[in-house]
Amino acid sequence: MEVTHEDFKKVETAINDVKEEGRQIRSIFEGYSDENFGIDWEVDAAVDAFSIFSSRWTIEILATLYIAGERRFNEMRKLLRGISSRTLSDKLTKCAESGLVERIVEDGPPVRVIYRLTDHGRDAGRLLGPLVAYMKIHQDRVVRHSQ
Amino acid sequence: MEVTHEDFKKVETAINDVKEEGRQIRSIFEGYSDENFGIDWEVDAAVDAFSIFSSRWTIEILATLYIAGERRFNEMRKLLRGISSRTLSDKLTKCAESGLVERIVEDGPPVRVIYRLTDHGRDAGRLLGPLVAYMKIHQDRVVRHSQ
DNA sequence: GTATCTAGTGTATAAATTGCACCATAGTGT
DNA sequence: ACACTATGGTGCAATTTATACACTAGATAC
Repeated sequence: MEVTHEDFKKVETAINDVKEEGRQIRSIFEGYSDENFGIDWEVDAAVDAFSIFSSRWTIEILATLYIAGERRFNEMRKLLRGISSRTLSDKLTKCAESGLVERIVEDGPPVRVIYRLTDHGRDAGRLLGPLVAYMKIHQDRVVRHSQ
Repeated sequence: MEVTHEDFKKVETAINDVKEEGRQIRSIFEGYSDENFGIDWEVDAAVDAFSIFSSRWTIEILATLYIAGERRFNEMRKLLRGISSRTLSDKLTKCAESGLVERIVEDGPPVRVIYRLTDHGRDAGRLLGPLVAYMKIHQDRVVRHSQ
């Protein structure tokens, strides 16, 4: 996808700002490193923080709902090409249990079910956004308009 | 882990700034939505961008090297409590292949191997940092110092 | 000779994921 | 009446991925 010089620059700047915030956060936490809360604790906490994202499809489901807004079951299945309905069903249940996603049933028939990010899920999506943008640029999927 | 009011506020502010950058990036990309680069393309691109992270342990390895700095094989195994040496070996190979991690062999004996983030890996780590911090606060693993 | 340190590999087992058929419910078409 | 559509899933066998744990190699120390 080609974007204007101006927009490319805006995105680049935003990504660089986020890198800087990341650096700052790291530097603050480093100051608390002691015998109780050392590297081991930090790594543990990070692994724990990611435990919900670190199995296949969860992070993709989050990104999909963040990008596409609320969607129904079969719409998601279509967007996430390659996921089986079984896995999608299981993962959505997990996402709902962990408070990232809300499941809204609309009476039918046919009964329709809408999945939507909770505030927590939307926050996570926004925090993930800069990384996605960075990877898109890194993989040349987003390029500066030639000329 | 308890942090001072001041540091807690700094981290909170950084996280909120990142959310705002995420919102801005989203809003820029939304402007390019058309028949060629619609929701489908965006979701595809996001799934693709995450493909390296979306199997177990890859994101944890990245976070570990980001937090702990360069480490040797058995040090990482100790930090990532629960990973098998087989899986760690396979995942490190994948991370190296995808350019996130650098494998540096120091002549022995015994031969020592150091794993270190590449610039690309460090960028990804920094971009991931705010999300990790947000999750740590959300899970009350990082709290404001009482009083 | 035996033990120790390093960074892994081999392999059987367990867990996660997929593919595909299938279910219930109600509406529409012929 | 009968088939076909659409909805959101389940059930289950097969495949892929991860784990546990024994084991390797090369060199030094005891």
